[in-house]
Amino acid sequence: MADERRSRSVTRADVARYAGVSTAVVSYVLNDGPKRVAPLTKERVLDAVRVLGYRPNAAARALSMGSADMFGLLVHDNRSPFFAELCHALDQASADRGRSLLIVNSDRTQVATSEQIRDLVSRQIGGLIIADVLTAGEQGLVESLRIPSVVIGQFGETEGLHGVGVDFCAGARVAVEHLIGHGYHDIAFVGSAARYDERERGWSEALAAARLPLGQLLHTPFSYQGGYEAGMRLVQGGRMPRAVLAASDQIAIGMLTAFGERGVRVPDDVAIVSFDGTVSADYVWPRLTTAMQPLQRMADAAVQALIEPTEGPSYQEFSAQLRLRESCGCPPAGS
Amino acid sequence: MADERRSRSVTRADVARYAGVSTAVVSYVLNDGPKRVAPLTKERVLDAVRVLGYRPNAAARALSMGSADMFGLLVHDNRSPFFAELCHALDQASADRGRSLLIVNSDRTQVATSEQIRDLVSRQIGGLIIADVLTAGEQGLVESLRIPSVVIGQFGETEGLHGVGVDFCAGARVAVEHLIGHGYHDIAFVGSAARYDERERGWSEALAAARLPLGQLLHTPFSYQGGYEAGMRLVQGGRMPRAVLAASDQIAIGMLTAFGERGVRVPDDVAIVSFDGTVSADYVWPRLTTAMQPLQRMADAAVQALIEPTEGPSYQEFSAQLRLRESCGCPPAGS
DNA sequence: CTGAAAGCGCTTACAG
DNA sequence: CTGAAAGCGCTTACAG
Repeated sequence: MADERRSRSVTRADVARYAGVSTAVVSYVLNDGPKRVAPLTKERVLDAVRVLGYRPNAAARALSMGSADMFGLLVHDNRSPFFAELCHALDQASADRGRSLLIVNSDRTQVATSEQIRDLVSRQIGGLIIADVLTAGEQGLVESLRIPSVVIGQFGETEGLHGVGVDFCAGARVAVEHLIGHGYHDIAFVGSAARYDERERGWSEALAAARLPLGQLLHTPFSYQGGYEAGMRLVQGGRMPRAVLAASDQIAIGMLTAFGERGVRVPDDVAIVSFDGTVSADYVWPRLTTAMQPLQRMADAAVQALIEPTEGPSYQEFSAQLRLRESCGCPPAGS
Repeated sequence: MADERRSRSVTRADVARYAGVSTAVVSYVLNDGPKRVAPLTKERVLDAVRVLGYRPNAAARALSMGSADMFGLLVHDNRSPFFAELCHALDQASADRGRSLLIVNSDRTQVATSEQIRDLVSRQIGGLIIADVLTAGEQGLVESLRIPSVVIGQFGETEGLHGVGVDFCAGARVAVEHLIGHGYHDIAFVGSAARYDERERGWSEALAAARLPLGQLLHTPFSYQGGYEAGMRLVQGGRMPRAVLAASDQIAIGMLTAFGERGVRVPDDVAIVSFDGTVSADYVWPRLTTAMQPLQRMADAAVQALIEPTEGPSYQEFSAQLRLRESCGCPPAGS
């Protein structure tokens, strides 16, 4: 088998010759259309493909079709746990549909994101997955490119673009209600300054519904360091809340580090619930109670949206599910 | 600007027409060769490119050249912290050289890794980056494909393939020597069962050199869960070592979770040093002392190896650097 | 149901 | 220094 591809690689012409048909027929068989092929001819072609170890040249196909079987994935930083898991789920979902993923981190300061988008498009991607916050200009660019695209894992609906996300508000509300159920009344929120982060609203709504006063509100970057600093601010401020809703597992883990360093005990001194449901939330001590995002289902929906684009922009919302562990004060369960 | 690409996209022919030259000249200018172009003509072409907002079609180029400006990255699971960081570094390194990264996770049980490799090759990748353990068959396949390839971040040299890695043995030795310096004599090793993991050898060599008895040896998977289980085995075995060298940050973090759950204090009851130097090692409590792998330099070297392949297979080894933090018993420093 | 042929947008030897 | 043209390996109207 390896012998055939040793020299020049096998092309459609070789297959056609071997099967005694034209290259068009080979295409019809391989693409299952657009023309029908007689069953016996089809068998001959398939045999030839097998014997010669033929693989279509994706570049030739992309040139001819005007689109490659690849998706571009724009992500701010694939290292943060949530986005790492999202990338994995998207790779899985794409591969399930025969597409490959071209991954691009947008946190490279040397290159403008719009340049990265244009580069992706010049590679003839069949769709763009945006797991990142876009500026208005970048968003306009994407729209003008008229390429199937979808925003995933961001704060909510992005006007003018397809989107897949979770109901942050409801997820946060359930999380805060759970904390209230534990008997905590002084509940803080630690999240980003983005005014469209619905988790903040869910937090305040839950408190209002329970006729509790609004707790402290801390804005900090979505990173371990952001969480660490918020934790330190809480400790040093002297006014420690009884519980905290963290907008991401990563923030919560950073807070845990700060609390550990300062001897603040979780959940005894302060309880924590976070958001995302990444694996890393399950491997800290205490384990984090967290609102899980159904990543694989979201990824599947995003890929589906690229493959079968609907007319206008749509937004698909999933709901987060609270996973109870020790950080909120719940008793240890089987992990 | 957006107007031009609204209908049919701009091609080389449009640029040539606008600049009043042949398409060949446009190519010569854009590719800086293989022929020289008069400075003034060059300016005209560049102007046309600018005005028309022209972007070369990468698929056409790939078809013509027989190779796309893309690398395939085969990784077992991009979610684990070390490999997530490696992916990021490789994306950076590839983009610096004008290449994109096609990422493929090999942990999909439905698809054979060899199929994934063939798929990558059919997409005309210009090189294959392997951040994964290959079976003999898969390795043979890669060699027979005669495509530039490099193995990165694995246990050591892979016969027959280019490689980039770190000196695990020396790194582990330094780590264990540090633990010995703290006065610990009963030092365990927790790592994989792979008999070619040199970290295990470094551990035993350091102990032997200090005339200390070999500590406990625990084999466990490279995952949070693997670390957790090893930690539990240690706690339940009743024979707790005074210190542990963990083969990865991820294993160490899993152990920390187990120790936290069972009330074992780190570093007071047991000290820990781990390997990798991922960001996550800096956001646990206590922070992990860890042997850092110079990921960005390794990634750059790997990409370089693909772009300018040397004759026979080569192996480039970097050295890990011990980063001192609290888990080994060192005093807190500025993070 | 099948084939001959044009076309996708590049690159590059070849001839001026 | 520049141009006309063949070729890369596919897809798919078009004609039988």
